[in-house]
Amino acid sequence: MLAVVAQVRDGELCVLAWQRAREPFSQTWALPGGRLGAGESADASITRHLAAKVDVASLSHLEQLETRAAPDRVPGERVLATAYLGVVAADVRCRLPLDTAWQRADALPAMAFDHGLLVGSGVGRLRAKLSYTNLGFALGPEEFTISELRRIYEAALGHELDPTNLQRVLVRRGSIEPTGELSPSGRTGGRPATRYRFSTRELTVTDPFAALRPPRA
Amino acid sequence: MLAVVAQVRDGELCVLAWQRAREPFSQTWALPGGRLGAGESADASITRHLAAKVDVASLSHLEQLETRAAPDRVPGERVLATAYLGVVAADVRCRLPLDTAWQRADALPAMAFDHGLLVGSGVGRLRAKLSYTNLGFALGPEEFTISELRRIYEAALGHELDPTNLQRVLVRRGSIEPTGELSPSGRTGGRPATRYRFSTRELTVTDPFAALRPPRA
DNA sequence: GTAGTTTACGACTAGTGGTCGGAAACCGTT
DNA sequence: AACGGTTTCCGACCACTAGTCGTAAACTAC
Repeated sequence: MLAVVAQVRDGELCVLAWQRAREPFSQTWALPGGRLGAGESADASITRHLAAKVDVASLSHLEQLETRAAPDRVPGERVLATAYLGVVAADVRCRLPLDTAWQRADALPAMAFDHGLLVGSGVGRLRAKLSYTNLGFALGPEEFTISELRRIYEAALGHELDPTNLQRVLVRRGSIEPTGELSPSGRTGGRPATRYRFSTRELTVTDPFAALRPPRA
Repeated sequence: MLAVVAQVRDGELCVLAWQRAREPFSQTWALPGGRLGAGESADASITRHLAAKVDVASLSHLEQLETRAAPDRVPGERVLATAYLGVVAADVRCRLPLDTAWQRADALPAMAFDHGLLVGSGVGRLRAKLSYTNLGFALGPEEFTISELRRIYEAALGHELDPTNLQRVLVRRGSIEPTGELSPSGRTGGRPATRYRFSTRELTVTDPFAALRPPRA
């Protein structure tokens, strides 16, 4: 049981990892996780192991990613790994153990075992779901302005976005809605931004995979 | 290790299953599969177990689906299940063991364990990927007319499709291309249909999740 | 007030999917 | 050979969505 826990921090997409002190892969970085306990479901197990690293209540989303079972993924021993993808909102500051740190997803240090591959598929899943679901609610704070949300999306997706289009697309899909309040303009001046929130914090598919729908009949 | 193997047969989406002779769940239907062998990768294991039921060469696609680990999913024993999704082309007729049969996905018999749930997520994955990838190549024969492909897609998706739109969408995405030959018109008459093939039999994402692309810059 | 900054929003363009109808190409019958 | 019936092909049109740009609005600092 392993987890790729992602958070946008200071405009960078980061992943939670801890530094191994013992062989094998001493000094390299590993994903949080541990063994499945007897009588424990997969979800309960990954939640329990994550609680050792972060406050589990701060996880705004958790879903299963993939299972890796290559015989040699752990030297000398047969270990299956079922990986999860976790997401922490950008405004949460977690207390971390000393051996644990956030690592930039696009500049990973040397990773233990096949954990680098798992980070890759976790980041891929996150980016894909940002595009066709309302998963953004898990990355962003409760309330936000379009500019703030845009910076979070840009960090997570790894490329720039047009604010007009982002706002229009998310509103049209019903993902976000204005709270009715305005954000106080910062010290730099400028028109105050309207504050938005995600309409729901349940994961839903918002892009109906355009092509090949049934005819209206 | 379990597999949801899907095939369109006679205009119906079907799934491979075998009937249990022993308790628990005697007489109910189960997915093909078996235990992971020592020193065996997950892919190798599912391939080996499927070989006992069908000719593995006839599988045109195989991908991992999900892992279920609920403690009570198998009574009296702790068994993890990593499920795969397999696809067999519509024109392949497999030899099956006596206890094994194709079951209609939309009219499943009583299923053992949590296998009914697994079929559900396998069918869901298949339908989603038909819409945004070129996965159709795995369901259809090497060459086909648009009408034939449409019947296969309709059976797999569970709803009707417009032939014009199907042809245009798949051609525009580069998924299919005409072979240059015509299909002899059947005994009913009618204009001969142009034959198509899938341009590639590698799984690729063809719908770029329209929204939130990077600006052209 | 003026300059500077940031956000909001309308307008235009391009691309994609849904739908329809007519033309094309074939069969069988007369 | 001409005709109706059938099937496929394909252009035309509409609707909707996303990408882009320019301008107006609303604020701060001087």
